[in-house]
Amino acid sequence: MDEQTRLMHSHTGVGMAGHPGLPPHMQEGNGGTDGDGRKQDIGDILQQIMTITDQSLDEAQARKHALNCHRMKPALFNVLCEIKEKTVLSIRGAQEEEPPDPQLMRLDNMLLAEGVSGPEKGGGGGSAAAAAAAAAASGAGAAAADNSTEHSDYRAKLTQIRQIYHTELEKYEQACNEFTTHVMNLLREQSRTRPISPKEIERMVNIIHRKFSSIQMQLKQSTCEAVMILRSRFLDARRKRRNFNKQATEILNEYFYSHLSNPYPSEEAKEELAKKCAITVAQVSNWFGNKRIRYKKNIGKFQEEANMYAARTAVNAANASSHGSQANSPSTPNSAGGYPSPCYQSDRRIQ
DNA sequence: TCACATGATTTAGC
DNA sequence: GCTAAATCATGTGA
Repeated sequence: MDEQTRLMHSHTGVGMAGHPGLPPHMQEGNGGTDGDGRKQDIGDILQQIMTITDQSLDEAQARKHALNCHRMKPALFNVLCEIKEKTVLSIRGAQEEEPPDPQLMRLDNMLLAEGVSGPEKGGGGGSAAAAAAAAAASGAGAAAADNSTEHSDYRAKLTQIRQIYHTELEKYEQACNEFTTHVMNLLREQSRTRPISPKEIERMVNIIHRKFSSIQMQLKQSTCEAVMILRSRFLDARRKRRNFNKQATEILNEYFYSHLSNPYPSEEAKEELAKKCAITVAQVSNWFGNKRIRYKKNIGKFQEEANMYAARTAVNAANASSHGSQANSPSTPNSAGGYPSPCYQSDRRIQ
């Protein structure tokens, strides 16, 4: 039996001899043989380890030093190594790399897209998505000023969210690093009295990081929710719908009813109408799209409106001819007197 | 509060 | 890319 095995047996034999709960005769060496002496030594060391945390810091430091210098320390260390070897075998394989969490990836992507995480973008922290939404929502001339005010509000709130997110993230990272360093120091300290491999320290660090990343995920989730609420509050174009002013509606209707045979304004006409109505070309297109479909669905309902605009167009035309000019209008009346027309004569007409 | 009006969005076809 | 058609969501007036 070699020294290590003997020690192992000694350890198992008196394994709990150093336990405070054991009878005194097991803890006191009864002298005589060399083996009994060693039993007592190991029992002493174990006893000291078991009670070390009950002592004051100075006392504990002194004890620790005494333990480290104890003549039996290398032998005990070997025994612990052997036990450790067996234990490690049973837990090996439980530390494979985990694939990245898909939910975390989604949250990261969203925060990046919204400009909350990642490098701060120009224009006060606004995101590409926000810019697109802002561009889509802008345009209604009368509401343009409101839009710019509200978008700056949006950017300010997004910046606020971004700042809170980064502050919290920094706090978590700092706490994580502090805790990791603390645990690593403890483990390194303990590695003087019990066998701890660098791999085990690394594993422990990974466990700590996983715990902290689950906390971080909650932070990311909350941030995403806040951004979604902000977006729907400020940038959902439908929420921003404002009826066009009366003048704009009249200009559009005038064009529509005077082009009833072909109510499809060209790009130039759309631009001119947009300019006149102080709205965007896209809004002009929307308006004509809606108007065509609604007119077609219910011609009867629009009859009166059509007559009114026909009369107005006729008056305008008469005035224009009396002044020898018909310019200054995107409209080219083609239905004077022939109102209302439920069908169109062009190739593209409402059936 | 409700029904209707209306501007915007989505989807599908060409 | 433009349009029709359907749909959504908000504005408005009784």
